[in-house]
Amino acid sequence: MARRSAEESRAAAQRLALESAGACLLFRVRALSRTLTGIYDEALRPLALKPTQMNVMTAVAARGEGRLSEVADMIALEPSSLSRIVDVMRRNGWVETVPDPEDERARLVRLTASGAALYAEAMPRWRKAQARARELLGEEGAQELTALANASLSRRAP
Amino acid sequence: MARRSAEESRAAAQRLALESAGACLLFRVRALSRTLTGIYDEALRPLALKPTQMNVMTAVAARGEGRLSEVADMIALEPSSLSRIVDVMRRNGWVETVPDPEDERARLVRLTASGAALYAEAMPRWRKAQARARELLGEEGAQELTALANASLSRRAP
DNA sequence: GGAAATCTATTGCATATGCATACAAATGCA
DNA sequence: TGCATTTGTATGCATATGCAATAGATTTCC
Repeated sequence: MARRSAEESRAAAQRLALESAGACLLFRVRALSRTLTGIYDEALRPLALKPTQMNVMTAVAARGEGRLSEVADMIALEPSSLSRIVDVMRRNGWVETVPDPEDERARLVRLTASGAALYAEAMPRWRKAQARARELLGEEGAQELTALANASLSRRAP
Repeated sequence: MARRSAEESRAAAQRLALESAGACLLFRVRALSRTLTGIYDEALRPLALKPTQMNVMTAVAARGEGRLSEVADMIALEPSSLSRIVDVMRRNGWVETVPDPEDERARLVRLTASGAALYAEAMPRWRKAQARARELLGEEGAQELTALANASLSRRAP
């Protein structure tokens, strides 16, 4: 079989690409994620709070005081990712971690007073962003997205 | 007004958090995005090809030869992000960039022969991942997601 | 024709994430 | 009891992204 020229290879790739372009579900969900991230990020920017950090704060605040691994489970994030996100939040003085008296390996994380205050300040902004996102997706779209994510989230733990 | 103790602040934050936990659309779409990313990433891992790179390859392959800014528009990515993604792909020998003869500022990007070959090899794997993703979301869910992302993508350019 | 605005790409800075590894602590089982 | 396994975190390594600022080229508009 003769070696293909670069032009021939590219032409073949182009046929494949045209067939699949725009169909990729991952591409779509990522584009959507970037768009929504921009909406929330813009709303939270005056507080220097990132969307991810807001999500972590919500989980930590709702939990009251919990292990890192518990929080990671709540938000379906890898422990290694959460570990570093919490690092930043700790540097910012928004959360503090203390050793878990029941397990020397574990650390409990909770909001500091300053973190709780920031969270209270962030909520109205989050609500605005949420409203904008809902407007972009449409009421039905928002519900569909929620349902889709639920399916994905509940599929954890075999 | 008396200063709140950290406990009081946390309790207030907890009330706010419980009210909103699980409702955040951004959190949902991100969790979904991470899940799908994992599916495609696993399928492409034997080729050392990342999902994002696959998306870029598809756009570049479909375009044939185009400016970075055109490709960035196609996939709704910031030029600065694309610039670095293309860097990596160039280092890997999958794409090459040449100056645009019609505009000294611009650079044209295209697949190399090696990149086109890799792309051809990646497509069956992509199809498998796509099938798994479709299975996870359900046929309807996949269509809804596509529609949602379309709304987000088409909202570009005022 | 030339200054000002615009466009194209890149880089600095900061986060976000995942996988593989490393380690320490806790648990289970022989 | 003692060792193997599991579990909870943290780190190394690599990529992914966005915003702001920059450099250079082009276009626009006096």
